[in-house]
Amino acid sequence: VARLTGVSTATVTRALQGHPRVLPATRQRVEESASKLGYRPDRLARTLVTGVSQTIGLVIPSSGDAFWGEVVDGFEQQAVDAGFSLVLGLAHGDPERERRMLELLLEKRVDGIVVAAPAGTPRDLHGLVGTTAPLVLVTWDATATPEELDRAVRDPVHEVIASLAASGAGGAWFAHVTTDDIGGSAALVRHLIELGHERIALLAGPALRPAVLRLLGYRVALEEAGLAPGAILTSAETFEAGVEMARELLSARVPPTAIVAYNDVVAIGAIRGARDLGLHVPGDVSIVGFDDIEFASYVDPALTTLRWPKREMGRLAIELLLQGLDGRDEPMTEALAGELVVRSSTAPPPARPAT
Amino acid sequence: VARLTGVSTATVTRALQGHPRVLPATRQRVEESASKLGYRPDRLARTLVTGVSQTIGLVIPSSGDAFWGEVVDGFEQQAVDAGFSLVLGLAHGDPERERRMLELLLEKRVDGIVVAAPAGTPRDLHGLVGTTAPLVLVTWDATATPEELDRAVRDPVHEVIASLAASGAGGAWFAHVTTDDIGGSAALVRHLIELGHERIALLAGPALRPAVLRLLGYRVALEEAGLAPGAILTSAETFEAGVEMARELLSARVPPTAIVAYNDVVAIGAIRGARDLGLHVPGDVSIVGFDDIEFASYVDPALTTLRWPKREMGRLAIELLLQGLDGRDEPMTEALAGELVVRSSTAPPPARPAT
DNA sequence: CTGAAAGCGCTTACAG
DNA sequence: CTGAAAGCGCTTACAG
Repeated sequence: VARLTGVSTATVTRALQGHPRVLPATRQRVEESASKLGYRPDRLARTLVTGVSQTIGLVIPSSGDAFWGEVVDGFEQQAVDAGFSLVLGLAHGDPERERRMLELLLEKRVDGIVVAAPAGTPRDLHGLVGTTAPLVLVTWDATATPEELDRAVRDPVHEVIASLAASGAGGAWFAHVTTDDIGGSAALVRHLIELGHERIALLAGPALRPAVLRLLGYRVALEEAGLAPGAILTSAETFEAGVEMARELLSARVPPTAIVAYNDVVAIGAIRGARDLGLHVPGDVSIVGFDDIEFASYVDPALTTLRWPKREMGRLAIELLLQGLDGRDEPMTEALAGELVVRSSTAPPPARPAT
Repeated sequence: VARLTGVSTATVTRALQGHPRVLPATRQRVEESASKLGYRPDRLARTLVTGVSQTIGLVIPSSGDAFWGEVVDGFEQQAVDAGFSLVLGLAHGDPERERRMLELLLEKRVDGIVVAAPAGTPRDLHGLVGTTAPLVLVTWDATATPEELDRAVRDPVHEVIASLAASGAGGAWFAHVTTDDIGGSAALVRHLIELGHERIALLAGPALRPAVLRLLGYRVALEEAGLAPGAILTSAETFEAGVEMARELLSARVPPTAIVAYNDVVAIGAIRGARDLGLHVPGDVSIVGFDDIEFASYVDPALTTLRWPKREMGRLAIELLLQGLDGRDEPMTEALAGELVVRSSTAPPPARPAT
């Protein structure tokens, strides 16, 4: 390559890498011929000898998703700033597919891996990646068993929380960034209580860990205020599920005056469900979600929701990964706080109909 | 590595690659020791000698975007099916950043590159990638000059289209997948005409190539029906722009009865703008968009729109790239047709107020 | 069918 | 400051 221009390959390397001990003159010449030849160093060859690829493997559930899309912006930003590339895989919720992706990433010698909302269990992931590369998990959707859900509904809140804390996230093998679901959920419910609501229902979403935590936060806020839990429904986390569950909830003999939906998409569905019944939001019923995806402010009424710092989550995950690459190896979990965003889907409950 | 288990590295390679001439017995032994050692072949080393990395570079404008998010699903699907990985870069509309990403991808020896809605000009991209790797462009947002826009508004439609076709996409150097903007736009307008609309306005979006094409399609359908163009507004492609432009349009002395928005997000903004004015959609004014992003069906009223085959666009782009890798090198452009999706934001125009 | 050897394009001690 | 040499982990003719 550029060797045909005077010196040895070793000198070329040193000149281009900005090694201190090269004569400015020779560096000059090397640079000239390099650009003349349109020389592009082969980073793979470099990786082979240095052992670092400056590449991070990223596996997420899906790319069409409003929530993860924004988190990915954070991943990319931070990775690029640190000089890393991202190789992307979509798991589509399939543990098998996820496993293959991870295997492939490892064979491609990525320096580290971050997986968002893993389909597999932490134990599986750890078994796969082991100590080959630092691994950080962003959000962990562990399946909640019927018993766990049941406990979360019935047992004293503080006990359930204590036992969750004691059992850990199920893996002390890697860094973990999540959201403070308990705190966020409680903030949302407190907002409704301040507005005067007393019958607050919960569309709990799928039987996964975040749903359990949000359920716990809901109970915490209700207990604080001395209120009883309202109806609690579990289901898929889709727009359609929101529509149906809202209809069901609002057709009850004594319907709730407020609904906490599992996320914004479900909440938007719930608004539609309420409308289908001829109800007005927020006049007849207040509805809130979680996430603050872009469209939460575009719907009518604009959604009151709990915003997670999505880009920050992405950034932090990469930062923890880089720390892992620097040798830091105490596992840690960071639970990021959400922010209550009050818009137009919440209002005081309707005045009691005069009996 | 696994050499410590009997044979030579060459044999290991052959055994693991499924080379025909290895004794089943030795293959057996090799596989055993490989799995015992948890051996993972180093694909970088392999790439260094074979020259193929089974990796495709992908650069898109942003990942939080509802439209590109879905297209990426198509990219990934097809790439993984063909055994390729994707390395992802976000350009954020910055030509400089895009250039650096491409440079980096090339240094990482990707086999090919696809760039969606490039920030740089085709000429720049070609200059950068040259013949190093096959390049496919998905959608090309070339800037339209004021003169071009002006021509598209005033000159005979067929002339403008002919001259656009003659000038080509500006680059015959690569494969190119786009949308049939003229046809799609005409289909949308015909739908409105069939409903009985005669005053149809256009929120043309930013002064880019797709906007010009959609404007042309709009004129085509209007001419067919012998109708005159309505108000045409150019602006950013955001929700807020939609709100404002709809207000402006609908506050006119003789407001339009239908609005064709640049895309779904703008259309959703326009619905909001109409509501702000106390107007009912679609009772007082029909509104349509382009894209059919997920939320188009979640808003109220659900949006009538022109759906682009987003996943198919992604799939096709990768397919063309793979053909390029197989030596096929005639450049080509594929314009995918959209599909009219009629939902609830369109209806016949309001009855003429009795004078 | 299998091994020895060379080589992919870089980097890094080790000598000068 | 610079060059010769070895080596990163694989693959691929070339001999047996």
